[in-house]
Amino acid sequence: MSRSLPKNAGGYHHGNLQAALEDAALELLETTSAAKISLREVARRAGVSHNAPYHHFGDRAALLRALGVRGMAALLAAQEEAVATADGTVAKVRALGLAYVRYAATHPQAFALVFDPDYCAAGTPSAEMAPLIGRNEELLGDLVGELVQEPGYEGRDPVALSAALWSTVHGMAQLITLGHLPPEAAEPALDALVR
Amino acid sequence: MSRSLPKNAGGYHHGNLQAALEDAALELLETTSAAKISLREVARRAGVSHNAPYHHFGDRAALLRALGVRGMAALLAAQEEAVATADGTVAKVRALGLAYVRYAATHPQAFALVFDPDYCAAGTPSAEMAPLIGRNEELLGDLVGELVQEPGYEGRDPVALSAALWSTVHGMAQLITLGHLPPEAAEPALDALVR
DNA sequence: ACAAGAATCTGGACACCGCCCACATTGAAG
DNA sequence: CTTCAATGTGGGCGGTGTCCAGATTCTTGT
Repeated sequence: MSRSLPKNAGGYHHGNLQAALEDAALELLETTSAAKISLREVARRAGVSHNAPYHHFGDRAALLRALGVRGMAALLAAQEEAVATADGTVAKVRALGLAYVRYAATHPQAFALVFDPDYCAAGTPSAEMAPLIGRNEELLGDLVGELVQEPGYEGRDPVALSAALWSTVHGMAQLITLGHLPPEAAEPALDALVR
Repeated sequence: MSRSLPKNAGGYHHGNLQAALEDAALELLETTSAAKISLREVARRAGVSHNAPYHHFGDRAALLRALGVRGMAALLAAQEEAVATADGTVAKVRALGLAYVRYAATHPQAFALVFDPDYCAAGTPSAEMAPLIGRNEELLGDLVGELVQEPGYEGRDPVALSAALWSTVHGMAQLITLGHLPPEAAEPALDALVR
């Protein structure tokens, strides 16, 4: 058996353990909070010994951080898709916000992980996380840049407005996933501010 | 040695272990996230065996939940004090928001615990937590009720407005404690919406 | 005053965890 | 084909949450 591609399974060498571990962990993350995910359980799911993960991730936090990057990428993609689909600046802002909230509601554990300071600190983002955060701020920033030229929004400080919008949307996502606000509250509450 | 009050220390019986454990844990919570606080370490700090806590808290989560209640009470008190101090409805709303954000910035771990679904789920609040949440919603609800009668806010849906305000303030608190927004962003961003 | 029972605290134990070690197996590079 | 780095294995250590049995103390009924 010889293979040039780093694939597969069955032999002593797994071939693609890194991805397999992330997949297994991501599956656990659908039903379990990041804090309760154990490296050993992930290894078991991937069918390897409890020690194999250490050859791909320095420690438990590194694996969770990798999941955080995946989550952030998905969150960003959801926003970009929503913005691309909508027509008009105001509608785009609305769509971006709803996509953000929808992602959080659909993948609450992943969303929580992305913003969990124990793993994904904003102050010291990982090399893969940083550009995603940058693109997200850029996405919102550009949109708000357009918005402040629309009638009704002229002369508003775009920086303050960006911060306010992000805060509102993020808070809404958080409060809804926590159960403090009903999911139906998202749309009217957003409209109450964006108008 | 006989004592009628449930006080003190030295003997086999601690006298007030429940509170002592909460105090010790709260002290740890100033520098450590809830997820990393161990029951055994808390017991050590309180000077009792690793098993003593189980006579006062059913399990680790119960202790953390008690801390969450303390945190929520403090957060509520901060808001009430701020509202009582401010003059005028709009100013009160502003003060409430800033107090919320300030509390989060000052006690980030406690704030995170209050909104950590692993310990303080909004869906099934503890008997002590529920009334605090109720009072907080009432505080904001009453204020918004006044607000929608002020010139410039007439005819706005108070429910949607409450949800939007809470979301904004909560999101801002979260993003600032995470380091995604600079602390100075709070005031202008809030004003950008409340005006 | 005293005996009985409830409340509280202790040490021991078990399973699980993260992480470190030495060693086995494999694929690729010389 | 040999050598070597990458990847996998099992064993072990200290720490943790939780259950158990037993010791100590407080309280309460008589």
